[in-house]
Amino acid sequence: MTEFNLYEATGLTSQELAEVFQYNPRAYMAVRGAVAEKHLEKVLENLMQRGDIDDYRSALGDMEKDFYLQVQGKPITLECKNVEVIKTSNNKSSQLGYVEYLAEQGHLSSLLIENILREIGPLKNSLQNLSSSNLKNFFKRLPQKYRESGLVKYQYSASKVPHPKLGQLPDNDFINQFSQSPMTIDFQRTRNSTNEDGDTRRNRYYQVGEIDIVAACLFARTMEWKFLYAEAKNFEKHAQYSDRYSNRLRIEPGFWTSDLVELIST
DNA sequence: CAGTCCTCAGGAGCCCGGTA
DNA sequence: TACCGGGCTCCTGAGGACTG
Repeated sequence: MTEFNLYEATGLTSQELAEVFQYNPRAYMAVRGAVAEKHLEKVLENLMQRGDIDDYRSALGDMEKDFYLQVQGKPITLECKNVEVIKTSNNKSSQLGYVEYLAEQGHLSSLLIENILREIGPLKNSLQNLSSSNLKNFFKRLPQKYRESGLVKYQYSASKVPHPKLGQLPDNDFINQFSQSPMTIDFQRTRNSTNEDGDTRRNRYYQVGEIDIVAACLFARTMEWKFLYAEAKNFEKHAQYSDRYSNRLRIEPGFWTSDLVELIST
């Protein structure tokens, strides 16, 4: 392995790089996908050392799955996905809960809150009394690092989970902790390819059979780089395209497990 | 009718490689 | 060689459907 020096690569100190990620959520987001894959690779390396898998390799190029495993002569494809950030803007109580958390943690001063309240119209006595459209306006005026996905939202999410450490509870009980706001995965490619004759929309969805196992990285909801695994054959199919999986993937008690070995050895 | 839930389409920022 | 389509990552926002 060649030495890769962060300072050489970026000309920034680790503190300065931290600032880049803090104030540029999109840059952090792009990195996080690769970081999750690295953590998954460490899991696989460990399993190989223990002899639970014979071999693995990561993707070599576009359109490849993230990892290819060999288990007792059987090839298995493994796709790594980050779970989505908690929804903080889908209803009033979730918005309020998040804003209150920001205030409690000292991210938003009461002065800042008052100023935003003043900006969005006639002064209301409190956040709680805002209509949902005014609350939406309030959100739009928050600094980007709070409004968008990032460490603060992940911390908020983890703070709402009584037992955020995977393994402390049976997997189904662990998953049930999120029943108020289930963990989800955006299970689709990012863009359509346009060179398809006819329906180009379909290309965005994963084809049934192209992935054996999905590893869901929980970091965005628990602050841990840990994974839940499931066999893709259990996933819902797309309503319109029977040869594709639905892009809405929800982690619910049932076929998700923290034990990858159990999945691949069956 | 306000509030909620959910899906769809596409964006930001990164990169590579085929083609004009 | 420059351009641009499209690959990757995850996320947002609009808007339709539903609910109380």
